[in-house]
Amino acid sequence: MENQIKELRKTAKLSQEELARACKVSRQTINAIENNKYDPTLQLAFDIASILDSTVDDLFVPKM
Amino acid sequence: MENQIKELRKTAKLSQEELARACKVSRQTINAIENNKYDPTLQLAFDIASILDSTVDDLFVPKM
DNA sequence: TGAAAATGTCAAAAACATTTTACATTATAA
DNA sequence: TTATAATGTAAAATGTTTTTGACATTTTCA
Repeated sequence: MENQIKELRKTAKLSQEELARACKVSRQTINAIENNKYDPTLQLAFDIASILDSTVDDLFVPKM
Repeated sequence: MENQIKELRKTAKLSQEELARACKVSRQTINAIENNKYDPTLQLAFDIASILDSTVDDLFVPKM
């Protein structure tokens, strides 16, 4: 599943570390998700969307 | 995390088994998610939302 | 250029999601 | 009432996400 995290994070002028801290996950988790190593849990998806002032449906592009 | 799956599923007149088959997961998975035993993966959340003609953001109510 | 910040990556372990099988309970309808 | 469908639940096994710690590479900027 693709996502727009990197783009929105840069727009928000946050580093991976800052976004991670805001979501209470590790920097490596944010990095892995941005680079499509795996998908976040649903709760984390909501947390990231909220911090980036977006929505889960806008931030993630599911596989059809 | 709460969700509205049971309500929308009934509106769509689907059994847990039918929804499960449409999502390609087991009936127990749908049952567990409806009863808040655990949250679905992000991909499954999108699949359920799509089949129930809804969105992830409408179907799930994240913990704040 | 060179130092510091940011990002990428790996491995092992912990935490969480899903499946399968099986059985119990509840709801529906003939 | 009785059969059937639907739902709830549990344990064990498997697969996926996240953490931590560590180190390498790339980017930024003074």
